[in-house]
Amino acid sequence: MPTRYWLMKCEPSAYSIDDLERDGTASWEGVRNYQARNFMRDDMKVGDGVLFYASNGDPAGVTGLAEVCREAYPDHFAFRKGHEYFDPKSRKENPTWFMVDVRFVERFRKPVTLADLKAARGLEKMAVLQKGSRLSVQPVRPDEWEIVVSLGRRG
DNA sequence: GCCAACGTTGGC
DNA sequence: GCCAACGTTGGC
Repeated sequence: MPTRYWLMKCEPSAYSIDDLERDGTASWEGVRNYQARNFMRDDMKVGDGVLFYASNGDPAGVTGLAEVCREAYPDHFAFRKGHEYFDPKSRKENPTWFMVDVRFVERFRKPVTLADLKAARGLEKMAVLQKGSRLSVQPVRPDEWEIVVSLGRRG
């Protein structure tokens, strides 16, 4: 199975690429969307590439790269009553929500902004650019990955 | 802060 | 199973 690529969104006020660079690794808890969960639980493998996307950023865009370093395990924050990620539907015996861990790889010198992505040839079909797309975990095609990485490493 | 687009919930 | 109401996301 060749390496797969993903885009994962996070608001920079919650967690940024700088935080990930400082911490080295991070758990990706709090995903509460079934499609996004399925990608994490069923498809993400150790070593997969991750475009770290700052949503609601200033501006929004890809700020760097990470890689999956631990495959899906139950999001235990869902069990914690009173926690912002608590979900009474999720049981320890049969968890609803899962998370992965990611490791810092690279911080882009300049973020690849949404405008950059929209302007780039070859990214027209990228999920994050589709109208109304809100998925916080999305697959990325290898050719899209190459384009975004080369944009991130430019000048 | 606004608001459009989306996902989920719940009454029927 | 339908669909209106509601809450959330995320660009601007």
